Amino acid sequence: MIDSSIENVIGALALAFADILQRDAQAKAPEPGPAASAITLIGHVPGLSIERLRRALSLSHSGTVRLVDRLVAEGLAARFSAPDDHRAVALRLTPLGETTCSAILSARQKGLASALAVLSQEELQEFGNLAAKLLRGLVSTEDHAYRICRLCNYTACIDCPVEAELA
Amino acid sequence: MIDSSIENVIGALALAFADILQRDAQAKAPEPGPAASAITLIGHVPGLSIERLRRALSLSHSGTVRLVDRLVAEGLAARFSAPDDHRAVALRLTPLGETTCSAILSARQKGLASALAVLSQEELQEFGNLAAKLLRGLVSTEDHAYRICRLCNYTACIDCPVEAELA
DNA sequence: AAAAATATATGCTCGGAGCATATACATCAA
DNA sequence: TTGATGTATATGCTCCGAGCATATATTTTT
Repeated sequence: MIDSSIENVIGALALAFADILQRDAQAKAPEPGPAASAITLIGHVPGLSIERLRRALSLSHSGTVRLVDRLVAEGLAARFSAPDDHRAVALRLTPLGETTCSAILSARQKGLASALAVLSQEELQEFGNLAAKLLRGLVSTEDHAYRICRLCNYTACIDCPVEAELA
Repeated sequence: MIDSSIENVIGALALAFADILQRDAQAKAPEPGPAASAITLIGHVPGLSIERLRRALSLSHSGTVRLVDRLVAEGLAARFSAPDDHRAVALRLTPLGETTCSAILSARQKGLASALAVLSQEELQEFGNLAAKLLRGLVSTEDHAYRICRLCNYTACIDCPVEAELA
């Protein structure tokens, strides 16, 4: 294959996979948009501040505050004051939020797994290795890492290449 | 790597790539959101109807009509009546639209290429082959194919696996 | 102690997106 | 041919998420 064709194919696949991930994740979230990512991020990093969440979601301040308002109103998340910085608001999931988070992650996993099912075990390993290498090349800052991993299932991620690259 | 880790890595990479594609594409588009995809799709398929565009973008009727209204108002696209079906509106790009389309596609290509630069030529080929196999497994309908290829540079796509799978 | 930087909250407004509906054309059945 | 159903487009209305500007609280720096 010619390089330009390869780029097209990889780009198209990335869009298709991202579509699947977001569709499946949003289906279990209380609203479309960044809510699903917000829930899984708070689940991933309990005590996350609104500002860090904002950077991970690439939203404005006010947009993030309003999103958190809605999550709190729906009983999925709770604010509490951060112990180290009294300006900051720390976020955590409620038990209902944890349930929702699990539902989002398992829906996400299911769709992805079925898309990957056409590969043999060896092909999957090879693809995963190359993907990990690409991912390591992409990570820049810690904020960016949170953004990249915004829909990851952290309990299932052994030897996360993003983490490895940052360390 | 464990399968669940591989899935996380691949999912994260897909999101990261999709972010890059959409960021670069939108930077050259007249507005954020689906406008960039709409422009490249119309460029790809001159005479495309609003209904087909709607399905490729996963929008509502009215949302698509308004989007086209805006593109026409900005001088990027034009409506003309479809020769075969007098209900339908056919779309084409204006010369200005063509210029914008090229800018979107080359910006998209540039960002993607730099993300892929960490791979050797052999790795890139291997990754592309596996991506093509995955892509063929994903394509279902023709509408879906348009959606998947919504940001592709069709002039640079030799032996498109999506096309091959549909045929 | 004052000044600058950082984190959050809120009033205001804008604009994209959907719903409901209207109109035009096509297709199929009788 | 005519009438009924389905499909394609257009538009009034409304909702709601997102950003901007601004206010307040806390931390950090000078």
